[in-house]
Amino acid sequence: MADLGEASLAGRPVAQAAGAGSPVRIGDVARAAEVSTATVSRALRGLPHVATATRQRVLAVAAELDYRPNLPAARLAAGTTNTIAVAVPDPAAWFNATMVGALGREMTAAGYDLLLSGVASLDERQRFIELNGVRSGRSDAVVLVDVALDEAAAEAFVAQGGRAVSVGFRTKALSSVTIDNVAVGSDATQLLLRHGHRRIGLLSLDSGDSLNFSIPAHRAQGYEQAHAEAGLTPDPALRVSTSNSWAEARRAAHALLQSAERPSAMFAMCDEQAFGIMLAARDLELCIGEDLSVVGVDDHDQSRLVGLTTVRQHVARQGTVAAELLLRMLQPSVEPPQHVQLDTELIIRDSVGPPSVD
Amino acid sequence: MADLGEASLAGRPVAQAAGAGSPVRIGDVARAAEVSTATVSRALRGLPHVATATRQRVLAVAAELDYRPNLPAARLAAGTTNTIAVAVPDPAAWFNATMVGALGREMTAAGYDLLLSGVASLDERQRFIELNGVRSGRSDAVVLVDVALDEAAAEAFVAQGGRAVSVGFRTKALSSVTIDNVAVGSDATQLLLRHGHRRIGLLSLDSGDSLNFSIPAHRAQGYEQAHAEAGLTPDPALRVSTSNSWAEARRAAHALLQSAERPSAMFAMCDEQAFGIMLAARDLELCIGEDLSVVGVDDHDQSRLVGLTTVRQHVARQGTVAAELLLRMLQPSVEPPQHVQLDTELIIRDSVGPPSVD
DNA sequence: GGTGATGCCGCAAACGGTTACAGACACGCG
DNA sequence: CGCGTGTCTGTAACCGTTTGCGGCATCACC
Repeated sequence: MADLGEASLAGRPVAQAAGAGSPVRIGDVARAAEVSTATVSRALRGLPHVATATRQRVLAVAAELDYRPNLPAARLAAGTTNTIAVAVPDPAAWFNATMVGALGREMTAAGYDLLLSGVASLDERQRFIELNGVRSGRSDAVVLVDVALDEAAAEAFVAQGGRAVSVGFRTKALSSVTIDNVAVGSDATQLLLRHGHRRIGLLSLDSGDSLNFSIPAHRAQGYEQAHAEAGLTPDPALRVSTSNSWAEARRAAHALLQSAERPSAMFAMCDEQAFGIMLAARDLELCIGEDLSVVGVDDHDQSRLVGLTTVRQHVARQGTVAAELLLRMLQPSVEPPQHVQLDTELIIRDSVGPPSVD
Repeated sequence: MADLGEASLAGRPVAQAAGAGSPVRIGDVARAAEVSTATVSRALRGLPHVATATRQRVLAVAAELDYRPNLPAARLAAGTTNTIAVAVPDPAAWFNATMVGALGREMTAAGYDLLLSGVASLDERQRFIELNGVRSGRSDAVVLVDVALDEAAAEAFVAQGGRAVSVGFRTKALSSVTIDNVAVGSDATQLLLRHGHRRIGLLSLDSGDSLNFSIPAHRAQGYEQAHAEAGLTPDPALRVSTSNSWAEARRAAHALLQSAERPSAMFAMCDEQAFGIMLAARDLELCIGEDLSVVGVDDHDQSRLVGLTTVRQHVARQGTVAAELLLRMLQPSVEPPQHVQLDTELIIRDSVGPPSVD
């Protein structure tokens, strides 16, 4: 065999650092190392049942030939993907971006790829689920951030062998990481009530095609609850809702703040909305913390800069926790779904003060 | 054959809407529709050479059986991936998040998946390139945002048949979308000089393991150049650099602003850094726009809120342009690399004024 | 020096699709 | 009526790995 080498050099191209068309396959490595493809496969992946000398040789040859296994093929054969699919309504929104960032860091470290999908409507959600169910062999698991599934859909998904963790909403069948959104709403509202506010506006979130209606609903519930505990009922006229862009929030707040009996304080579903309110207040020359108090949710990177009082949730933490849940879930042993609820924290800054006397 | 059905019913599970273990394969559809797998494949993908009646039947059966093709298998066979891999230093940074968001929207619409990798160090960059070269069959193309390659590496990459577009830096061999960073630095600095500032601090960016050193370097060059045109030489003591987190920028600015001859104005590499400077100024009870002028780069969502003067670059636009370049590049016809340079725009807000007299 | 255990290794069959190629059939035309 | 033409469909060979199973040395041990 070996001495045929020189003779055949003339005939074959012998690959070796060729240009564009040199797909080195496992067979080439096997031939060059004078072993079978099975052995190459085992050697390269560090599996047992390979003599150390052989392994060394294979490794050397593979490096020499600059061999890269073809992933789709490996995945097909092994029936695994080492990929997790992430669905998120708007990848550019602050919460989502930092959440996915943290998740990605963990999962990459664990050897997984992240397949990112923007999922802004129910149709897209449906397509995402279909595309990324286990059945497609496209991903090992799915993480849904703020893309809710109803109980039935979730159960159907896991019944087919799907693995998923949800962030932001909770379903029996899926592992989840959430916060207590009723408490969030109630904490924020109580703070404002304590300061003496009686007309508190609520800037709610209409999450596109209501992908996850529960978050704003729960926070609104906290808002109602805090009022109830104080023996008050909020004026429904003080309630509006927009997307989470500051531009829309600004428009909505602008309108609300010009109304006859304008609120003396506002509670927004997220800091980005709160920023919009602050802009609207500036337009109307209302001084934040005096003429108008504002509290948001998230503790966005920029909230500190603008002195926004907010209910902090640990966003990156939610990403790492989601990653932990995923990794646990990807192990062969089946465990019941885990539900983690992280706590939140009221961060007091300058945007809240007593109502100004008119 | 068919009449064996009843006899074998007892023995086999017969699948059909079973629970977890029902991977419907193309063969099942073929059998049920009484055609070959080849026809099913053609029918499902809308290829020609299928009679309309047959196609209808196949479609119906596939829907009935809830068939989902196995992607890795299809990809292996077809030799394509319909996936593009994105490398980005920090997926959570504002620029990157909105850029990737826009890119993702376009590519998803065109039927591609986005594989996202955080690539923070040179090692990781190397690994990313190796993993996502064409040779791995993992992605059809790669987009590098702020992850620079030198000419040699880029050429090697395309020589192997790799396709890539780069965002933020320009290399001969790769299609790119960039802005004129020298102009950015010069515009910002000129504005400050026009206002009469003579001690202008430069908050530069040390991009981790210098994944893309050229951006801060070019902006600094613009800064120097503007000084030179005004017959001035900037004091090297006024130059510091940090990562793009506002927290670090704040610390650095804090130190600089307490120094003996503090700058009367500062130019930061990005708005996030500028926010940090504004926080530091607030700590020291310096009034922005009076005691200290600040200009950033990006026009971050929150810049308007805090009145930050900045050099706007159209971030989402860069994403869509990158997508266009990608799609063009993915067509069979080979074209030379395209280089798109988008323009920037000075946005004047309140954070810049004349230097205060001490 | 047999014998059983042990450790390496290769053969070949998957994995689940795609697609070149060729066969079958219907149709139109001379 | 025969033959070419065109349309539809099936057969079977791939795509590049992984992996169950069996063979074959080698070694320890009696």
